[in-house]
Amino acid sequence: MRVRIAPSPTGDPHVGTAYIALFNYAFARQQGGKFVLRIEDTDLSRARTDSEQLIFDALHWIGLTWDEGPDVGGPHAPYRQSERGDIYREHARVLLDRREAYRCFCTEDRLAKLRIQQQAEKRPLGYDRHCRELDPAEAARRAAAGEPHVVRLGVPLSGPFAFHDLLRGEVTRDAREIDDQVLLKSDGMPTYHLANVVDDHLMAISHVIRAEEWISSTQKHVLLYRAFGWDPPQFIHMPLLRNADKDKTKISKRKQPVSVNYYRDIGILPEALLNFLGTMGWSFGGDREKFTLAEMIEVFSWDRISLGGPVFNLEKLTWLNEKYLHELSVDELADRAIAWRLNKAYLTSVLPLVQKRIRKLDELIPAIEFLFSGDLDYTPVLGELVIPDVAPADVAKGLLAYVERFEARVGWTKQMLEDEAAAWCSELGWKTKHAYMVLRIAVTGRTATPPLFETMAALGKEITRRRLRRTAEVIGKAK
RNA sequence: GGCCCCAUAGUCUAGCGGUUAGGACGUCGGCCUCUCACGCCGAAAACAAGGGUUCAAGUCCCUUUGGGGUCACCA
Repeated sequence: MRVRIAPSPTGDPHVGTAYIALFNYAFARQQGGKFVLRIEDTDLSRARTDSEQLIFDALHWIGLTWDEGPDVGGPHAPYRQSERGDIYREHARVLLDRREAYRCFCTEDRLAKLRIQQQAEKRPLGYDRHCRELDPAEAARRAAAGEPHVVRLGVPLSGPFAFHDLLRGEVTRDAREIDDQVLLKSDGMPTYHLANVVDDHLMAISHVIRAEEWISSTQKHVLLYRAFGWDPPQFIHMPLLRNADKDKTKISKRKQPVSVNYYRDIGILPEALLNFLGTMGWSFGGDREKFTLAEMIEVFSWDRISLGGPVFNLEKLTWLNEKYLHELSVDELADRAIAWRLNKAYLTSVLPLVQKRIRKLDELIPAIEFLFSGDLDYTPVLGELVIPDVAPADVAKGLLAYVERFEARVGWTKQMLEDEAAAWCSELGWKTKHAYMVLRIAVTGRTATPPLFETMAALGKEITRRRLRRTAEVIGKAK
């Protein structure tokens, strides 16, 4: 029995990744199987090198370990899809030879126009199989001549296709709703669908435990297994974590913090986060809500899953965290606090910001208090959160625009933050004097602070993002 | 919009044909107490609607409604 978690290294380590990893891990450990970590970095334009390490660290932080993976190796290495390009190309070739797949020379432009036309005519969206009947020999010739193309799966034209989900039973889609999925992109890299199926088979994955959002592509995957002549694994689609506000859409950073590091930075204990994720869609049994990973593994079973999408509720996480915190010995609590931020390394990084601003040591803690606080209270400074001649709603929007800016950048440095802020200001036509004050208040809750960008750097991306978003909300509501 | 998944309090959930529908977070009261917090006690709060099946339905079936996901050379 083998399972895997297959995150894509495109940003911050996501709680959804931790969530799915937990269930894969618990199941594997209980069954005495193997838990594999595979990095799905086939999108060269989006994959980020720093993100992979962040994922390793986040998973380790909450207490999960894997038996095979890019960092620890294993019998099915490499575990990084970007290093397996030849494997996918070989497999695409097999499908081409079997006429299960075909080369497609349609341009992005034609595809875009097709989509617009389909939308206008209210027809179902999807590839129109324009290249499907091209003569394979001719297509091979064009490809050999260097003409850009992709490889598509030749989906059978008729018949219902079903797969069996352990939690949901048969899930069926009709052939006409499934278009000819791209398997190999024009850059020679596979799409998720190809890489995923090939790797799961080659890595002998027996149970694919992933989020519900994959249900509608699973029939395509089953078709792929069939085209290769392979047996598909058991599929288990977990419910999606949801945002806490009204809409209950799948959890997203636009709505609430999704980075594991955010929860770490606000002082959530890893065992509490893990425990909390274990109560999302799964119940321990009895009235137990607080349990360890080991206990969860012991009693784990799929029939205790409930399929309604659970809302990730920070209040309840905090309550659970409180339980863990209170049970610590004072000695352990001290260690946890030190591991968090009360350590020399962190102090050394922030002390230069305030050294010249204090006269006695008793002024130190008050001067840097906002570096150790959670959400700030903006009520006393509400009147300062303004930019002359700019509507509050636009100030709020502007704040979010700044977030988008640093979101798009790799790394987290004073220089980057300052560069982006400057560009942001000139784009909006705001005076830095006013705009930076709003940023300052958002990030610190006060008007007199250490230098803004150093402060943001010290605060960290997760908390900075959170505070800017909250300020935007506060401004939006205030008017 | 097409297709798919889902549906017990505001939120997380128990329930797997017969229960006064249980627990937890949050909320509100009270007790404890030098304050606050913890802790303890208590309260309000749910089976989306309508049809079936059955002696009996939150539990099974259908329809409706509602929510979500997905429709990329992203995963």
